[in-house]
Amino acid sequence: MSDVTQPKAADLLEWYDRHARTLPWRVAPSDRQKGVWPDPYRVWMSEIMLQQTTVAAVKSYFEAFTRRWPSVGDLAAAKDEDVMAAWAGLGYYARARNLLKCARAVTEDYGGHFPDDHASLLTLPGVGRYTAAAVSAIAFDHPEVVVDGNVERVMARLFDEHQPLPKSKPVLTEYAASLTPDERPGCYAQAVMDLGATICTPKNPACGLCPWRPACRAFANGTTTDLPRKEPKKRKPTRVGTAYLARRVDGAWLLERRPDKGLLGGMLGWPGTEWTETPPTEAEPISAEWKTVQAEARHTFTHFHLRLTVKTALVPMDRAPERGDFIALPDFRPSDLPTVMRKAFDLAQSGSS
DNA sequence: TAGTCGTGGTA
DNA sequence: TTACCAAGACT
Repeated sequence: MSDVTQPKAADLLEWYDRHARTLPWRVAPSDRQKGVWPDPYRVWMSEIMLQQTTVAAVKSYFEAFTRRWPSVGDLAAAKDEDVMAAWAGLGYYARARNLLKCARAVTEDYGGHFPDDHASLLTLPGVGRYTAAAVSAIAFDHPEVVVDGNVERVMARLFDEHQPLPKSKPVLTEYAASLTPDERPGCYAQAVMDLGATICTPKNPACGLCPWRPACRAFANGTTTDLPRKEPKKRKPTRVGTAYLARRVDGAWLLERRPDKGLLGGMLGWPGTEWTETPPTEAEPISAEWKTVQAEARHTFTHFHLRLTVKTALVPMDRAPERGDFIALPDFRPSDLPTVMRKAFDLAQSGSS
């Protein structure tokens, strides 16, 4: 057991002032110290998008959303289907449904101004403990204890905590609380997360560049890459299903809005069978001469693999579907579909040319 | 509490 | 190919 120094928030803030990443939703630390503050709407939007999602994936969506809906009032007035289409491809679609609910709650219950305290933020749809703390700290500079996956990893290593997640979350939160400063808590919150994202990474951490290396017990003990420990994950089962892609002779596509709850809730998709581990019963949405595309669409969700059979048909104008609605070609953009549905579309295009 | 809920990058 | 992982929330 080697000697370590005491970790100080000031050491991390000094590092952050020199190395803070430039991000579309971030106000640079130098500007914050000049009194420039971020728009809480943009901070909230970024935090929702960043839930379980990488910065690289979020950037273009954040730009598109804030350009199209510059204020929370603009977003509150948006049509549900426009927001869902704009979110397509980003995943975890409950976030998009809650994004709208939250924008409307802030507009109607708070006069279009986000509340600044943790308790009020926590009541908003889609805002949990982490996001409430992050918005309160980053947008309003309140000294909240912000604990995300990055902070958990940094704390586990800094204090050489070997109890596996999620059981260790309370003690890791205590460590995080013990370090959270009263000065510049907003910058500090972003600094710990930046440290986790760029230095104290899950694999191959750059300990040589870490401002907290002298204080890091895992580094001193050589256990860095073993931490944080996690409970083993269950293997994903494979499910199978069929998607039916019907094209009318005028070019319109037969699509169906999925129910709000459940997988891909609220999103547009192809009518199809259930997705089950044993082959499901056929569910043709319209009477037609169906042809099976040779290859299948493969996609992996959070808790299962999917092998999707794609069937296509060309149907005449006068035939009514049993499920779904025909969407005219000018109104159909494959980019409005969740990725698995877009994969099925791409396969049909290449497989039936 | 443990399961549900996406996607793309990476080793 | 496979598994892991990313600024979690909800039930």
